[in-house]
Amino acid sequence: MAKNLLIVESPAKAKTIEGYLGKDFTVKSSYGHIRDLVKSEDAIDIANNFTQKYEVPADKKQVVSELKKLAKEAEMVWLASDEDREGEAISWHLFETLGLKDATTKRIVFHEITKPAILKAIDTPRKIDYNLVNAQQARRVLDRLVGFELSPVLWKKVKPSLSAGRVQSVAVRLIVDREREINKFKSEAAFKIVAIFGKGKEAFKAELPERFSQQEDAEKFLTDCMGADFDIRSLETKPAKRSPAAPFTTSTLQQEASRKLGYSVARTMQVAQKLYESGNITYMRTDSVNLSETALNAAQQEIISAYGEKYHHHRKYKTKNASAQEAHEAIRPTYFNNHTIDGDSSEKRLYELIWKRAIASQMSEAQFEKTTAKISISSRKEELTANGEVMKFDGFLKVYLESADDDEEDTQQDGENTMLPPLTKGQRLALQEMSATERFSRPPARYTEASLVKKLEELGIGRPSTYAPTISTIQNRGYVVKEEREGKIRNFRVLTLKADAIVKENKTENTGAERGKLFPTDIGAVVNDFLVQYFNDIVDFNFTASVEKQFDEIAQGLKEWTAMLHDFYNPFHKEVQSTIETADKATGERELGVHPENGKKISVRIGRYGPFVQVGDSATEENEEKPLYASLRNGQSIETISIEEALELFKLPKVVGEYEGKVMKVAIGRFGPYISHNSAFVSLPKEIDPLDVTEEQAIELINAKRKKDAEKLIKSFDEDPEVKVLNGRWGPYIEFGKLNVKIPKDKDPLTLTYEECKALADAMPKDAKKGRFGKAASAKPAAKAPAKKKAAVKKK
DNA sequence: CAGTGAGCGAGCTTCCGCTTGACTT
Repeated sequence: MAKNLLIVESPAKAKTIEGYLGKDFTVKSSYGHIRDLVKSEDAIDIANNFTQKYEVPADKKQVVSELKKLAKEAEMVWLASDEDREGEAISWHLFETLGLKDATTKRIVFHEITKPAILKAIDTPRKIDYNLVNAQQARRVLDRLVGFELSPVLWKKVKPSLSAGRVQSVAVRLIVDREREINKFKSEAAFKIVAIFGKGKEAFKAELPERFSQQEDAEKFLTDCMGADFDIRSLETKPAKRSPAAPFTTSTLQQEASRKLGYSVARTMQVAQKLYESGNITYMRTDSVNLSETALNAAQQEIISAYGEKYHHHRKYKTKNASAQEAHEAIRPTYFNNHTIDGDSSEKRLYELIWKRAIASQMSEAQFEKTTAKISISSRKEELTANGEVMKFDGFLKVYLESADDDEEDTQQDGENTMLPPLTKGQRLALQEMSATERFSRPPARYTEASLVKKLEELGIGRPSTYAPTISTIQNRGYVVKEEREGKIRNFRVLTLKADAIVKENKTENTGAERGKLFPTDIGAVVNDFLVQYFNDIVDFNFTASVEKQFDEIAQGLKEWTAMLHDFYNPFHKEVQSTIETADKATGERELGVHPENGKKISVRIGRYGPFVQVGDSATEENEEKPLYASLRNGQSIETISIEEALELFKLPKVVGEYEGKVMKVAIGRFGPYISHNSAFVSLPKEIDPLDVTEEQAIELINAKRKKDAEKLIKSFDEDPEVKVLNGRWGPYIEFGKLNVKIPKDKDPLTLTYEECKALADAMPKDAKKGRFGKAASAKPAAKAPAKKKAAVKKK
């Protein structure tokens, strides 16, 4: 029996540490927090100084009972959870829950998993820091109060099951605000002048720093340049250098993996988790850019042996992030001499990225020589500028170049990383060609998952462990969608001066196409506006920063945590109550105008089934005539839809023809356009416009769907045509009307009888939700509930 | 899923931060 029990948060960490400490230590993991506030209303006793009621969640019971047993047998228990607010609280919860004794418990901390760091920590134990624990409690309680008081307001005033919180609501706000900036943005056109001098390999580009907003001015410029003399008026060469970026934190890893590998933040974290568990990288949820001494030495050795002494440069990075808690190292390879690892291709690619970034961070800077030539024009007072860059020493660029968000590519592309031919001052240049191209100013870029994480981190909102879940939450709630959207064709003008003649052309480009960007939904916008109107303090971008400051004061013992909560809660709760009493239901209603033919009012708003258009006033006692309704389509928004687009929607559903004696209709459902025929449904491929589906096309699609379904079919039964055995993505299953039942591994799908299928279906838990109106829906409970489940999973 | 947009109205939803597996139609 080991004399010492040491508890850390992560099992992978436990394994490593156990190796360092030998027989006297048993090292176990708590798997993060072991207790949480109960889910019920009485979790926090506000009247009694915010006393909390904690419980061990079901999935942690086993961990806790094992730790309890080991703690009893050990002579000394070492609480080694992370050194930050949450880690301190974990230690405290362990102390309380395991029933530990002061005399036989020690609290230790380390920031890196290396043998010397652990041994040093064991030599310098301390007690649990209750100030830090209190700061965590304040954080936890505040988040619960905000989330569990605000969400129900939304259920009443907007829609059931919605949510609001300190972190997610700001994330949604960022996206809604950005979308409105983009909608508001007025693009301005201006002509950009580019000249090409010289021929063949000696050719180079020069630009006019100014742009012309009028075509006449641009044309005049080109005309003036016809036959003019171009001389190099000045030539300046300056050394320049570039330094490597710091090694990865969670947030920068997510950004780079998104830009370079196209991973979603969730994917990045899944792959990183695997790399961590297989011992290839250090911990992946960190806000620190720090590397341990051991790591710095290993990196140095690797760089010198692989690239030579002059490529190494010892660097220490400091976090720029005020809210960083730095309980871990930066993300780095465990062994720098492993340039690659075993694993699937996504693991290999992410590892390579991490390895390069960490190695590069300890390498010399890259050196350049930047040349700027100013070119005078005999007929004009403006000057053209040509930029060239020559790399003198590659340094860290030998292994790694950080990429940038695609914000400002337009202006940067030309002149970057280009070489100029040998030039001398006063040299006369031969103009090849000069063009004036109409360019448009660009609206701010929409957020990607990763750039949203970056922004949240800058605002100090959220933590490395919550970035990915937050992004998922706002999508699961339907506040935000990650989508591909088609761009629009735009015309632009190009004037080209060549061989003393000016050619005018009209060209087209595709603009505004987006892939994998975050768009607010109407419900997201309505919820956001509601929160901004009634709870501006909470969704303020500085709210987290200001409460964080107070948590820090609590952690330093300068402030009493319950006093802080009282100060926050009293006015907040009053606001909640008055909002419940006075606020109207939020529907985002907007009047578009009147119908051009019948003069009826056209308005849009969100309803139970999402955003829709209404034509005509709602029916009342005087007004018997019912209004017409139509749902908005994907990508349309009540904020931006026009009358024309709204009226288009009433052209569907539409009968497109007949097949086998039954009509075929095209309509738009929750998952997009579809054809219905004889109670069967076929989704319409994206490239077909639902408004002009032909009878032939429809028949073809119905037959294609039938063929595909037939391929999936393993067997059917005479007893009930509704029951089928099918081959699904995860193996065979039984379709029982609308209920899907997995076939257990011990049953052969080919020999299943009808009775066996029925028995399997009956064995399905019937706990699923009842219909909305009890009685009416209870006629077919099995059909409704799983159908809903299916939809929820698909959305993921 | 699927042409609705109300309303009888039980009992449910929900937060943020620590951690991994279990599970997926």
